[in-house]
Amino acid sequence: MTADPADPPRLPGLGRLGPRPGRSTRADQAPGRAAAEHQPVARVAVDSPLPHLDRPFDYLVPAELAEEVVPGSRVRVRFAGRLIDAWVLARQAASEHDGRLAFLERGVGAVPVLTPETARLFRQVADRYAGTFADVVRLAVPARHARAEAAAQPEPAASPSAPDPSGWSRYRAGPAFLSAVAQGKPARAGWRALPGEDWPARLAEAVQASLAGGRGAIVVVPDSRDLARVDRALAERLPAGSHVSLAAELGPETRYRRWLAVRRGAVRAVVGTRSAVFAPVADLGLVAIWDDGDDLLVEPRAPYPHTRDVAVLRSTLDGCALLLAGFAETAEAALLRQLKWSRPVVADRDAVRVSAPRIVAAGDDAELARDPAAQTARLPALAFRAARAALGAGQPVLVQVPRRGYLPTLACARDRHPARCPHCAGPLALPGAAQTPTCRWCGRAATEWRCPTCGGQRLRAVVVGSSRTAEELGRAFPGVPLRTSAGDTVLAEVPDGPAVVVATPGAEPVAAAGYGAALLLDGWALLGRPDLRAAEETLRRWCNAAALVVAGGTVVVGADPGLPAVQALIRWDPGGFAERELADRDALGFPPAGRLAALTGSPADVAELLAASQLPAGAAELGSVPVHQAGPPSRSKPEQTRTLLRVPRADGQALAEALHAAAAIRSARKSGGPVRIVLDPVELA
DNA sequence: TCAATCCGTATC
DNA sequence: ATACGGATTGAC
Repeated sequence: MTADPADPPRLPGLGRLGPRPGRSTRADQAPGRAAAEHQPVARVAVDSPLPHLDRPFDYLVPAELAEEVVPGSRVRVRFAGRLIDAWVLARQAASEHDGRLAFLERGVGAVPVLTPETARLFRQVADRYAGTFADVVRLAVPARHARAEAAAQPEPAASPSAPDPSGWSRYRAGPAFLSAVAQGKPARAGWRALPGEDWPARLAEAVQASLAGGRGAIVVVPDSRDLARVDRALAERLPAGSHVSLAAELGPETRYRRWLAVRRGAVRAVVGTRSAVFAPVADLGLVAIWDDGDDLLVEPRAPYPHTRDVAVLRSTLDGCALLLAGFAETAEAALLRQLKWSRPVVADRDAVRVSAPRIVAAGDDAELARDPAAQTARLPALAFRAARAALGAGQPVLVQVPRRGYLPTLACARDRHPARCPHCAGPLALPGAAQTPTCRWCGRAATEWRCPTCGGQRLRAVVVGSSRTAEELGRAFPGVPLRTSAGDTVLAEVPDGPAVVVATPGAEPVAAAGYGAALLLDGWALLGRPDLRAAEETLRRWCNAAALVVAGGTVVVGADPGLPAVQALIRWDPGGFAERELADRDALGFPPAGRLAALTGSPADVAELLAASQLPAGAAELGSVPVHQAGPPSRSKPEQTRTLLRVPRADGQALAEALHAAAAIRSARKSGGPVRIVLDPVELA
């Protein structure tokens, strides 16, 4: 039982193998056990959520597993006395570890689930989000299903022909991007789709280009309705069996079977929801994200990575093309564009003018329609007229209403601008019973608040709730079919013909021939949400709804036409708005211009984590606030606080490293309770 | 001086 | 969790 003498340079772990007096371990109990002749050491990552165990461990590969245990395979190892899962990162001739090595217990399944590319990606995602490798693997690799693994393997599909680039010719740099992808070049683009664009078709063409160039492709969309549309567009263009759709709701067996087909290289094109960005596509040539501002692209499980960030990392690591697409643009996409890291694929003003609906603002209560029916429905006169005209022309009308249940916060009583903290720009709210307005981010009391826009000093509570809207509209337009798409009854499509379609943002059905008009109600409430991204998010929702309206149709937005988001919608200039948004965030040092970390836990635990952290010099602690927990107040729930840390962009990696290291110290000491660490949280309410 | 026991910490 | 090493205790 010795190492191959040809193996350089030494094998310290083997030196002390064999029976030792007075000890009895598993390895000793199998004295006949021999290590693999070549590369007898397997470097593994163990499947443990503990941050201090988030590093490689070395094991000996038993001779009988020499072929089965390869880089990327799942194995079972005895770790601290227990059998746990692990992933093989590498096979090596020797180990750096100067203690005794244990043998791997067994292999799990025949398929190496990690590729060199995805293993590297998972490590980088973990590092960026102060999380562990194991947590990322659990997000990225579906649970193993033995039956799916045993099933017959599909034949690799034929390569498709090159796409017709004419759909992209309306966009400057569009055809150039497509041909770069077809040549396998790592082009990176931000695509702002024109209103009315058949974007699933365009994305399918981009996939087709990558496949025609001999490389694979991934398209990530926010939800299953979008998934179905892209799936259909791909099916129309690609040879049968050359793409799969991946989504969590498929069920474990189907999901794993499709994922395996991708892993084996039998399928090279993937469309899916957020975790599809991790799909092990061989020789990946393109990652495309549709509507990267949608918060469904934020993973809700630790370490909470954003699909866009993962895609950006993948583009860099795998040298593949990247397409960030949407009707609107995020500040993050604008930053990549401003850094010249990505190039804009946009239409010129003439094309926008031709395809955009007419957009008008009706932000004033005084403009409410005189028709009493319209008044109960809170419809401005403009909106009422636009809807009447569309219905009269036999077209459906889309009515977008905010979801119920936004937290009541504070706004200027005069001009309704959200009240923000003079110190950190966080939202002001009344904690509990009416007291002094207090910042929900930094906790400072705003005693001398004054509206920066109009100088007003009085505040009012902003409360939103619009489930009555459909009912009220029904009365405003008697005899017209009324459909609602919200919550758990989301419609994918509505037929042509007059109808009033009430939908919450993100649930707007597509109309076969387009809507004749759209009414975007309660816009001031959307804009008044207590969130850093409220304006950007509002514009995104408006653009997504307005894009469903026919060219020449009318969109009425119920908000103050003086607001920048409203102006951007009227001019259909989401790019300009995103740049402005980015400049604002730059001034505040918030993401994406700076980086934030939110630490949530008991006050003692958060304090302990902070004490153990060697934060970068530029780090600022913005303060701590109590976290309002969902559900009825209960004495059994421990008190929770959230502390925000802010660093300049360049210190982002150092911040994540410091927090991960501090979490490792705490978990090794087994001290205290959990602290949730979220980097660049999207919701900052 | 040695064995039994306790405690902190690493886990290959 | 468990297993190990080092420190501590207590009996000879």
